[in-house]
Amino acid sequence: MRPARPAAGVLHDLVLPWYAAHQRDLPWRRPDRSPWGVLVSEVMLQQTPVSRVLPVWQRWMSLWPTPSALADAAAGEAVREWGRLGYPRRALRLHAAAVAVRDDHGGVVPAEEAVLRTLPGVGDYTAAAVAAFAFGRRATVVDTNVRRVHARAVTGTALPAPSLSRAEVELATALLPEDDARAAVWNVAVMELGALVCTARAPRCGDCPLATVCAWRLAGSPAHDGPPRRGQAWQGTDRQCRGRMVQLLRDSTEPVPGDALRAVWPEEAQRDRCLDALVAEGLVEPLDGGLFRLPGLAS
DNA sequence: GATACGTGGGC
DNA sequence: TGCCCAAGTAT
Repeated sequence: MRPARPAAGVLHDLVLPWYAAHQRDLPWRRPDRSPWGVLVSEVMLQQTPVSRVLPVWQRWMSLWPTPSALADAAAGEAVREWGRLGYPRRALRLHAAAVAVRDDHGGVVPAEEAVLRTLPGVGDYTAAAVAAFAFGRRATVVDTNVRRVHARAVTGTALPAPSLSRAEVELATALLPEDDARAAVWNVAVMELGALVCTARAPRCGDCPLATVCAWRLAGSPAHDGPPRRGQAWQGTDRQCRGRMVQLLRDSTEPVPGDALRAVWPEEAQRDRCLDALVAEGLVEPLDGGLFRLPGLAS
């Protein structure tokens, strides 16, 4: 027979003390961090490991300690300082979000989830995370870590489905402590558990505070049965081509001739299509004389 | 809802 | 050695 799902209170009493003892000391969690710092961290952490975010976040905070400071800089500076974090459009959107905060919200990062959600690059997850972590609000934060912990501990499956379901959001909401401050800690605690212990590849169940109540463990840790997860192709893709072009511009102080930009990719049609797309998206700015640069930089 | 979107490290 | 994965968003 199937093991009973652990009650919310039981999960709270196991996970919250674990988090108090094992949480990482991350700069965007310190008492002196600002809501802006939290927002920047959340966008940087989208699909990106903590270890790679740390130095870039520190640099951004020193350059642009407030939304207005970033808004007053060129978008291309944001892309340049993004470095090799990946998905550089996030830098562009963070810059656009800073402009929106400066122009529409008095330079103050909004605390309401619904308002945060209107900022460029801020989706359901990031809006909830900023409301919870920067402002202590009782928000339902569902990221890939939370989904995996819930899938195992509560639902009893090895991995969550490819896409977020309504049932998962309802489960996460049902598990949220009533108290605002406690709810905010619960959110980050479950994420931390997923990041450090209940990992995707090789979960460290021996160190898990939920091992005795985990539905997946109690069912014998059955293997993932759903469709195999599709890896992302890389060699020869537009993404690889775009990555090379943006990297060249990022590493160049001066505007780059179109010939030099096109030289990073052998196939004409694909290369031209990628460059056009980068320009259309605002990641690359065309200048007179067949030159290109990151957007908005003085030259 | 499926797909595009970067990058590098770990197993 | 590759394959898988990392605090998602926008279209």
